Amino acid sequence: MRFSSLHMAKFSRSLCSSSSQNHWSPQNLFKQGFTPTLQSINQFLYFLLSSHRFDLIAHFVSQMSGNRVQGNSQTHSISAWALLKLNMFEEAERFIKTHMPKSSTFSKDPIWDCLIVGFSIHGKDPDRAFTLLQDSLMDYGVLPAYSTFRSLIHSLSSQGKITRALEVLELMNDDRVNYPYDNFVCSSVISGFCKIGKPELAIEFFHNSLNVKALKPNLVTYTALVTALCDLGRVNEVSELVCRMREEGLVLDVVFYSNWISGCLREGMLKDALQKHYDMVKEGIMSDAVSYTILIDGLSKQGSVEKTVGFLHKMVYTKLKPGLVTYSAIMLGFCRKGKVVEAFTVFELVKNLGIELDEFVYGILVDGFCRQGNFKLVSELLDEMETTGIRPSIITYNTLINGLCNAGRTSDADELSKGILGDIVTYSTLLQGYVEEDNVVRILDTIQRSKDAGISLDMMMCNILLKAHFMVGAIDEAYALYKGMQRMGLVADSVTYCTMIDGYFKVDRIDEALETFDEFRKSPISSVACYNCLISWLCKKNLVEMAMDAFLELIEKSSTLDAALTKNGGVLAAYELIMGPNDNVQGMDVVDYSLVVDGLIKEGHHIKALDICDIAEKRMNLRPSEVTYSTLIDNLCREGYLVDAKQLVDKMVVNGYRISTHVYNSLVNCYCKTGQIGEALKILSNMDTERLKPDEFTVSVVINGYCQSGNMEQALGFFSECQSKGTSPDFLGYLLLIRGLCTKGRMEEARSILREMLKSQSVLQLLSSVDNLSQTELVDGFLASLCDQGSIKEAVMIFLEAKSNIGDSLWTVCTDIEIHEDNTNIGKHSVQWKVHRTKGELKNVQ
DNA sequence: TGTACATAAG
Repeated sequence: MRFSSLHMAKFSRSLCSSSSQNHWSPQNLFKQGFTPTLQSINQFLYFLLSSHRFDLIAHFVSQMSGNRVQGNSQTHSISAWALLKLNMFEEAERFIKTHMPKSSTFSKDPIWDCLIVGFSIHGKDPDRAFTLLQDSLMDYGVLPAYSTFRSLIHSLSSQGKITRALEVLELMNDDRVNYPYDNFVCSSVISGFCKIGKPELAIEFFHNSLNVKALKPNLVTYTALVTALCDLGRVNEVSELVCRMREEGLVLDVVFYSNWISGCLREGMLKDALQKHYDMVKEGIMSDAVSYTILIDGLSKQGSVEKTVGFLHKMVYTKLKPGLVTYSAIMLGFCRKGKVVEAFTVFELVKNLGIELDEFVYGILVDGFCRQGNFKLVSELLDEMETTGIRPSIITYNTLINGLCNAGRTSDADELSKGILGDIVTYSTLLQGYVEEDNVVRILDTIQRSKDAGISLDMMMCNILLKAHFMVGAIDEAYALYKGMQRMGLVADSVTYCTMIDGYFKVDRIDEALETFDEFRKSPISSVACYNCLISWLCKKNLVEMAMDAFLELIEKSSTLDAALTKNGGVLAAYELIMGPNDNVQGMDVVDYSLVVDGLIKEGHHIKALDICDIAEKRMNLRPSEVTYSTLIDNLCREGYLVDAKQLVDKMVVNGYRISTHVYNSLVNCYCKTGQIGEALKILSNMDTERLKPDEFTVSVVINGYCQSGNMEQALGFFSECQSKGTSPDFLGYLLLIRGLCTKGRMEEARSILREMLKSQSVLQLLSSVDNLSQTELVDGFLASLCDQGSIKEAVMIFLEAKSNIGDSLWTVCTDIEIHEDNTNIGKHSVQWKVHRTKGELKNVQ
């Protein structure tokens, strides 16, 4: 008999609703007098296939074979498809291999494509997929589709299985296959190389693609290339690349920019990163959640978590959802600043949002609480992980081990490590812990343990081992390891050299130390730390002349001495040298002195900086530059050394320098802050006689002085006096005045000052450039000092009234203000603010 | 269609 389609539909309906599947098993069909032909069975199976009842097909087919009903190739094909659709890849493979004929003629068969892609993507087993690809080509005469090759290369690359991916490429190149090579493949492989930490190979691969395969790279390939460049710290080369891309007519997108920005951030180039972000926005490219997360992560790591919350607001405002990664980055930022309570608040917020947690989040908190020595909470977190079913990996264990070591509990960490399978980080951390503790026995023990565990050394481990060897007095072993590094393909870095030099000096083997230093000089590594290590030891050993030589060489070598001096105590070494008993510092000129002075100022050694100025003048008759003087005066004022600052101003006059407004401002500011407005006004009249006009800053600090002492009348008077002379306060000056009026309840006047402010060119410029994020630091500075002075809710309220002409920029400012005020209440506030913002009910914000 | 974001050790 033949199934009519009506019959079929009825039959099928009963299948779906029937309580017992046995009604339609072949057994029952036979019992009920059905003797379906193979053709009708196939038709039925095909019907099931097209109505997506794959489970029924599988069941039916197994019943068929149970009843010895043989299918034909069509039956098999349908069965195989059903298994594939059910993601039963193993079964599908077996089925296909037993039922499909082998052949040597090349033809296409989508079922193989589906199987291969199934394993490589859904089954997450691209290795198996690769084997199948080979089988299909070699044994079954099936040529999988181009897209199958590509998707296999992609999943192999994304798992870092580059060798395999390249094998697939080879196959694509095979005469019988001869598929083209394109950007899809190229970008995947480049990113694969980066994933396994071989960006240099990624770049080589890229150039090969261009030269050998004549590939014309597109945006995605270039984006992958940028990752490789940034991984190598070569972010500076990206601009040039971008020029080339633009010449080729390519238009950048958010992913490209994100990559670039991420590279800048990793190199510590915060300003550049923010500038790129601004450029991107200006080009009309919308930020997405990932690009914001990259910025947030970068800011967090630079120690500016507070600013990240501004970006969070911005994300929410632009309807982007911060994800777990975003919040993790913020938590990390708080933890790094020791603000674990804030980090924990964010953690709770994430939980409340119903976001599923992962090991990362816990790892960050574990690290944070370890650093606080709060191991009770750490253990609670670990318990929580267990109950949530998140298994700690070696990374979390290492975090904990590191935490214990840093807390001086290395032996506890050691115990913990014995219960897990340690990796290279585990052992280097433990070793480092024992080195810190000077524990020779345990150092030797740990070295042995890591050897037994078959840990192969990397550079970090070597550096720690070197230190450990020196510590236990195994100098020759240290030397042997140092020499052996090259054989292991490990290149000594600055830490290696410092460790060797330091170690040799400690045991008084000065010749060897100098020899190592010589090797360092011949190496391509430039490290100020090594110089400083040597210099400070030479000083300690009373080899001052040699130290001076080294110091002069350092100055000569460093293109930017000031960068050189500010790191690793170099500036203090310079100070000691200059102030030392010998006066053989002829090599230094006025620029060098200024750099040392600036370095000392930057590190907060103001009095030492003064010393250097003095000695330079006395010994060499060298005078600091005007900039050096000004900076020093400014910093002395900031630190409250008003007398020294004034003396220095006098000295400037004696030395024939004209005193600039900037220098006067430093003094005025200092007087105002310490409540000596009378003195400040004297400076003002001084300025007047010298025909120096007060600037925005001058006006602002004087207003601040009056406000602080509650003298609103005089503040207002001074304000209008300056206004009439054509000088307005700056942004902060206005805000301080407004705030002062608000706290006195003089809202009407506050509002009129606000209206004045919104007419001020410089304020408008500042506000409109808030989106230009390199400016936010400036605004942040204002806001931070504002908030230092107490509640500013009133100012914020008035601000919000003025929404119309500033728009989004204002929004950013306001949220920033809020953040500065209270950054622990992120969740609660942001929701409130958002609601008011969207309803346009800005006036009602409480 | 591929490309971008988070935890540990010197």
